[in-house]
Amino acid sequence: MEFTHQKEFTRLLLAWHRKENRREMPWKGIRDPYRIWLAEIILQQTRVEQGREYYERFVEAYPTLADLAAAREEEVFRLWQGLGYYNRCRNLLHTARELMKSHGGRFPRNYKELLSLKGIGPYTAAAIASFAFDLPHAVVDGNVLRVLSRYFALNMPIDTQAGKKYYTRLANELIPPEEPAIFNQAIMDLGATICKPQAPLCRQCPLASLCKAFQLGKQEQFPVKLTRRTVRERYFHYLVCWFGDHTIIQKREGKDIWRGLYEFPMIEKERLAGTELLQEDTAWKNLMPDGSWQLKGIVERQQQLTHQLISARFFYVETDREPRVLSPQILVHCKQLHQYAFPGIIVKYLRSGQQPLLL
DNA sequence: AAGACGGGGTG
DNA sequence: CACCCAGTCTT
Repeated sequence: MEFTHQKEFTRLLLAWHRKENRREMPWKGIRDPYRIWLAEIILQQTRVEQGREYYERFVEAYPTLADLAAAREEEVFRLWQGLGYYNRCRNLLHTARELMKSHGGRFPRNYKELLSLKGIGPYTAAAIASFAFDLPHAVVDGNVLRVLSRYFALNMPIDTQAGKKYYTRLANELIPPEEPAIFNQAIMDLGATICKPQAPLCRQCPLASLCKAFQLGKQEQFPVKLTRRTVRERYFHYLVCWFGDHTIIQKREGKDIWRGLYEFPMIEKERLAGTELLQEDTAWKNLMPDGSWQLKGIVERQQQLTHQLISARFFYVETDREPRVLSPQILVHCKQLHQYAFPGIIVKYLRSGQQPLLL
């Protein structure tokens, strides 16, 4: 690959990093592979500011890999609650245990083996390899794709297999083998603070004079993308059943959203439904087989996910008779609710005070 | 190659 | 509201 001002890219980037980059983060500059890995998993598709607190809490709760590996899954999920992409959490714990069991409690010191671990893809493997072990692997995240596509005004779409390969190869040509960690850190910081997705600060950019997109006045035209996405609408009906100060919850299983989190017994319909319709549902009948239940209120909420719009109705019902709880449902005291991780829409419902028992 | 997977910030 | 974030896994 040959592009104009290729050498200058790295030189200007590193000069900026040393003189002007003031971005501070708790994990910046550390060499402990465990903490680097932890930070990188937390930061996958997550803004630094959003992930920062979670990182602090995880390091506090689990200072070492062994501590994390020994933790209970419920507890780890509770700590992860609210961060999203919960498979990251499942894989985090899985890999921690895998490393303790089969790798002597240490991270492998090469890219390929890192890549084979669950939850570690090309980005994270390169991040650990470079930051912890000074290996010359370029990270390629959203920042890097944006910075490179703009600086060289590249029309190769970033959201294809070919594009990914193309930008990875380019980044690996630009990275100086003697200081890969510095380069990786610098290019991501530049992308996050100056070469931002919208309204980039080209006036402050140390690379602007050589940036092809800037010269063309087309900064916002890059990076090029191919795919568009559609939003699916879904309608959830939660049965919030109270027996005194106990209620029924269950863990979400299967391949759907929020796997591993807890929720109230739920009925999904094609559209928002009322009690007349829901009473016909098996889930409702199993839970409330007789007339001992009293409907106290209905609350409606929405949650916008990236690819789905969830509309939810919470049916708040009470009973005097001890309910029949069949596995996997469990009966929990209201004061135990905080031990479980719930989707945001349920957390907000519980905190809203529109039903009497709070988290 | 295309979808699925969260929650929150930004313009 | 659309877009995007220190991406990865499944189908």
